Amino acid sequence: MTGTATSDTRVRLIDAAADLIAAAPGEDFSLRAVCDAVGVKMPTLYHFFGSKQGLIDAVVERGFDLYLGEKAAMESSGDPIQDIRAGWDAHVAFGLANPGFYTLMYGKVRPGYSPAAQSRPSEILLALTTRAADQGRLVVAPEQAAAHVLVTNVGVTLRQIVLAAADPELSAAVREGTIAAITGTGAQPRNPLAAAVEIAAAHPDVLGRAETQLLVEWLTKLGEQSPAAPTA
Amino acid sequence: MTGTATSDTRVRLIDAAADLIAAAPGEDFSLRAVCDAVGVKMPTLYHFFGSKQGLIDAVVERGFDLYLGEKAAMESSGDPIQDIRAGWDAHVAFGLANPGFYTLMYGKVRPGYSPAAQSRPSEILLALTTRAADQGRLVVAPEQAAAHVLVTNVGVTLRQIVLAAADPELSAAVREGTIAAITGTGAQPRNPLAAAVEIAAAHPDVLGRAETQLLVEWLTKLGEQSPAAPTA
DNA sequence: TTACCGGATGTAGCAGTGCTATATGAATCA
DNA sequence: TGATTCATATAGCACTGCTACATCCGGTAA
Repeated sequence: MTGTATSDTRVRLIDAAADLIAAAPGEDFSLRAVCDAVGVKMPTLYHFFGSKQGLIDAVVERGFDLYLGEKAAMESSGDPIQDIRAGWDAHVAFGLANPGFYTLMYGKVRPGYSPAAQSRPSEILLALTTRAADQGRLVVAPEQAAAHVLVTNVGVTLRQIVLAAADPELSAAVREGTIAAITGTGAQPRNPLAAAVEIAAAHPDVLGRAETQLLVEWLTKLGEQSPAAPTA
Repeated sequence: MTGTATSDTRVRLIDAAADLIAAAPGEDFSLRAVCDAVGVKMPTLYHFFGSKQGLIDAVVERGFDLYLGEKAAMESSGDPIQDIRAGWDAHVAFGLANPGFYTLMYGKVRPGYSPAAQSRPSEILLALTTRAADQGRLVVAPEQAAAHVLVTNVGVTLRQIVLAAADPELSAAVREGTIAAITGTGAQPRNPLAAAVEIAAAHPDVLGRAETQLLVEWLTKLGEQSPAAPTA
């Protein structure tokens, strides 16, 4: 508790574990290897963390500290949507730079449990979407918008980690697609016939399936043969 | 090779492993537990699969077989975008129904490696985006569109698995956001349905008088009852 | 028939794992 | 000083993935 030299061993154990995890992200690691790296025996580790999961939790906590530290260093642009963009990119960058930490923080897929510390950045995101909603710039509830952003942001980050290759183009595309979805600001205005096709296809229950299919067929034919509506 | 009763043990081992994995998705499982369930000793398992990873690979392969089996049972609507929607929902449904299989298929985050069988459904998706692109309905390359859909689809599925709760609203929101992003059909400054009505009415010769009239009727109904029809 | 051979399975045991009961040194405090 | 508490070590348990070796059993060839 006092943070004197006694807790130094604890910190060194966490660091050693983080190093081992970073050396093989997603893989398992040995507690004995951690202890050897620190020059200590297993009961010492168990004295501090109680279990392997306890050590992992401590590493995860440290990961979120690191992540939030970077996040805190960013200054707000004043525009919540712009801040969401910056937060998105920071999230992806952190994941690619620290795949060991990131896979523990967001990459463990065990039904029913996710690290409690996930709520910390999630609340920051929710604050941003709430501000955006207050400014009337969202077409969905701030909670839904935050969930939407989180899901796609994590998804695109994990994908880049498993592919072992940064894909800024994909990240940007998904980011803008997500922002467009929650703000309702689509891309450029485009062929209204094509847009009508999408609307009809998105709601096949309104007209019925057969009618919708025929409608789509007609609209497509209209788009091909009508000089007023060139297909882009 | 002959597929006689000899290979029955192999299949039963895979089934037993799949059951154990399904019982604790994302968790590790013991080879001895698999052997006990089948009533066989470890060397038998190693005779067939060579290693634990070999068994896991076989289970993953079986998972993709199952998934593609369900996918093959779906009939195409004729509209590639609509097929992408159906494929999206099928993907999420499979993941939620088979979290054990799914976490092995798409939930393992190890940099540099992902199951080779992932390419099978990916190619189906790419075929759909390619068809959509041929119809001039995409604003990005088919490969990028497929990557975008895959990333968000997997992301939203994994999220629902870790939350241990289906969230059809979130899935639909991300799905439509993704489709809007690749088709370029976001919210329009002007109602595209109304614009489509004008175009159709201006070219009654393309479809014929009766069809055009019916088309206009449908588009109007769609505009009245579709909640996604942009109003602002 | 007899001998053989290869695939399938069992016995026994390796090294390594997470974890723990117990003990010892050192520091703190009454 | 004596007592208590924290940090660390020794030793070992139960379990893991994995494997060298031996055994059975069915088909094939002489």
